[in-house]
Amino acid sequence: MTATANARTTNRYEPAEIESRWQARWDELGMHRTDLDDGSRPRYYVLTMYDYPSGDLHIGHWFVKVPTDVISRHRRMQGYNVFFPVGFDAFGLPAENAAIRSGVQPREWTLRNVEKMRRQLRTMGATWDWDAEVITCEPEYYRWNQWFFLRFLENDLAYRQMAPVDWCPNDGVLAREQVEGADRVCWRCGARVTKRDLEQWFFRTTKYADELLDHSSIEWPEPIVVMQRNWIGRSEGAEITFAVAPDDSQPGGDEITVFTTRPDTLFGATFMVLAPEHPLVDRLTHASQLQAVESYRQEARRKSEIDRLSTDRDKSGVALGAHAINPINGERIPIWIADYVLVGYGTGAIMAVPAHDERDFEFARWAGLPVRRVVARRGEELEAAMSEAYAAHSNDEVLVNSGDFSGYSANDGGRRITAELERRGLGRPAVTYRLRDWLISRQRPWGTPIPVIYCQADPSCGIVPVPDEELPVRLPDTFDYAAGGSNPLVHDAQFVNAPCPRCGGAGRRETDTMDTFVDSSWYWWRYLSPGLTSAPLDRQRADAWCPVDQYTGGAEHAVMHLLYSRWFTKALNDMGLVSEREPFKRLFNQGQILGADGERMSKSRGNVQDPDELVARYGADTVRLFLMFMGPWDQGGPWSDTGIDGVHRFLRRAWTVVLDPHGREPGDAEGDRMAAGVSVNEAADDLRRQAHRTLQKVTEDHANFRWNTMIAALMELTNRLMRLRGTEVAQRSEYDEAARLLVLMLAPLAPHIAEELWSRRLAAAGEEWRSVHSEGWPEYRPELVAADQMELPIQVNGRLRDTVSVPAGLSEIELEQIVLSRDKVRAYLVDAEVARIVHVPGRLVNLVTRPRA
RNA sequence: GGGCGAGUGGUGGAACGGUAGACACGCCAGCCUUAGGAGCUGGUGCCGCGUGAGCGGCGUGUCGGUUCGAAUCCGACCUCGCCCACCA
Repeated sequence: MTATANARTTNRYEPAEIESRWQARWDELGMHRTDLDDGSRPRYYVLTMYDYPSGDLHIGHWFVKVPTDVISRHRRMQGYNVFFPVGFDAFGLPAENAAIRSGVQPREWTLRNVEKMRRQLRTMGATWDWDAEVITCEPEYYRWNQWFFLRFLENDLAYRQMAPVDWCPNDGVLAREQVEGADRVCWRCGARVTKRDLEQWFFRTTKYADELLDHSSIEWPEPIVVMQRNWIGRSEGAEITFAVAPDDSQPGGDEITVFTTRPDTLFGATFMVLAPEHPLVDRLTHASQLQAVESYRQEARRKSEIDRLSTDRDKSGVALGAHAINPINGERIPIWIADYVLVGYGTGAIMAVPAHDERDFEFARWAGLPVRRVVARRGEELEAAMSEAYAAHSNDEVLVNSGDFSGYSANDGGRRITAELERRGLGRPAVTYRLRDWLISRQRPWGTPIPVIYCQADPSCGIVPVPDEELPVRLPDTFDYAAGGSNPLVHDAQFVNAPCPRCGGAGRRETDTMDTFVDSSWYWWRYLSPGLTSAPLDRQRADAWCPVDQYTGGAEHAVMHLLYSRWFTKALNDMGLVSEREPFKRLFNQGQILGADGERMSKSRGNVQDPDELVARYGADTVRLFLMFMGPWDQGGPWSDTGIDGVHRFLRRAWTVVLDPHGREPGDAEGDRMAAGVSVNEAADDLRRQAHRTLQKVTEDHANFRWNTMIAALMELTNRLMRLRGTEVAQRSEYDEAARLLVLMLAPLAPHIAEELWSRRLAAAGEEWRSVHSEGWPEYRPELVAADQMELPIQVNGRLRDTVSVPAGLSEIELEQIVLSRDKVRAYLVDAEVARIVHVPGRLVNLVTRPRA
């Protein structure tokens, strides 16, 4: 059977028939299998964020994937060896929710959905290499999560620590970035989040904080770079050590270190504030304040973040009754605790400078503490009482009330104060980050088991890593959710009981599993060798293909997946496992398609648009094209299928002008006649020019992912061909060339119809079949793009007044003569004279006039 | 409160500082059809004048500025969206 033999069964455009036929044919030929070891062509790795197999693939999925497929197809035509894999992010909560609701085990539910999504994804006609597929919930995959964990443990990049964590009543422990909004709610279920103390596993993301701030070697959208920068939140300043003064409750001498970005204001520190959870609070609290302090701490502990942050922002706190010594001037200042100081940031303690910090000012006003101004503009009146903190920063500020440092500029004074403290061993320049280490522990069964065993027999064994050769630590086949709690693994004796690898005595397995963002932090390497059993990745292939050339996906992953992946890459690089330090060279964030109601698409809202219906009605090519034609790729917006008919019509017209150039519509009496006054030669020349211009435009738009204008240009070309159909021009080679280029340009966008049109053209010409998708991308001829005649707009004082057709390449003087001889122009020169003529070559002429003297 | 982005016809959207509204949807008219949710051709920013070819005015959230010329650059403001939010 040849493809062409049964291609000519009909002359009508029937997408369903064409699409299934060509998809089968491409599969049969293995056209999208990438030879990863082929080094004869330049390589190009195209990656789109893999999906969670929720089972409800919607039009939003297509909105990312279709253009990514177009990129892959276009690169192939350009001669690249393209790798475009697909996989599933298969661990995670929805599977557990389904299990609890319906009794279907997470694994079964997930794999069933994977199967369904594979089917749906195949209708798109994308060039995925399904041989490279990765499913993260399979032991062959998560085994390597465990392997990486053990390497991190060896390299001090993983550690266990008691930590206050965000706790969701439904989902257990959450990462900081999984807590959303001012209400502090769970990103998954929307429940209010509270704090709890638990022993947790962390990855040391902060080790690479500085390098993660450097995006100079990658081309990422600026908003993502900014978000990551803010998330990492580097602040420069100083650490300053205050000594505690002795009193009748304690001997003094304890040191309290604070972090400040404003060491210049040290003379203005009139009190100190510790976070309620600060470890020194117990030791320092004066006997008379014990009760007040204890009740404040309990209250702060009980209060959820929402109460602390948004209900009322009024300051609250309690004095410890102890005092500290300001290291710069020996002054005794009171020590307070207050919940506006966070235990997790900086040192969990601050020096309060109410005159120059809004929060401190508010607190001082509430507590009746003194405010002392130490920074002022040169010559500014200082006596007036302050009504708000003066936190501004400008160049003409000087220190005041600051002893020997008075008179120095704020910046210079700050440096001098820090230097003086450093000399005395009481301070030093310091940098602090908002970024915290990555909390990976999850109290859930449907994730990668953390491969450690707690030895019960011999306390000296402690936490024992599972040896590499015992990996993977497998999940049980079924979970018993009836056992209670969020994590059935805890009650699964077969899973939990394991001998200590060190002493052989009784031991308990860790029952926490890893955050699913661990899975997604390295999956692109696995695609290159999904079946490899000796290592997580094939180093040679990774070196050949990575970093990923083009990554596409949603901006919602700006500070999670996209940051963790960068961290993983740097960590693996330092451990000698990969050669690159950044995972994704170029990133593009497409916009998000919302439901017709303007809300995020979700099953529960009932606003999910299923692509299957549209594909059944219009065909995949129309749906592909429509998604790209709607608007700029980075924009998104509420879903509406208004306009899809126009795109479908376009494909039908393309079909007609390519396959039936000499036909004509019965309703068009003039159809076979040329427009008045245009010769066949001129029309043919114009057509050729337009075809090459379109090719130029389309080629440029590919470089910028500007699908909508690309398609508009193809529509214009098609409309032109339609007008010339049935005329003498349709018999000319120019028409044939334009039609041929149209099919080639259509190929990446609407692959099925392009393949069909191509095969019919080849058959008609008696040529042997070859796929349009293995043709080279055509190149436009610059000499054919230039016009020899142009419509020149004429402006008078910047307003359009006339246009005139002129030969291209006239000199300014020649143009001037033509312009000034125009009747319409002369009408404007009755009461005015020309002051100046602005020539914009190839664009327009603008006459600037002034009233006649 | 802070950061980022966006405001253009009835609709989706075009427009290196240079003819605003490409290309579509929708609508109107004509044609072709037994029929059509099919197809072809033409028209369509708003207002005014003209029988007509056409002519004029107004127009890119608001107000200013820069420029021969601004949807585009700058400043202030309004509205919407996203991100962050007591981060010292």
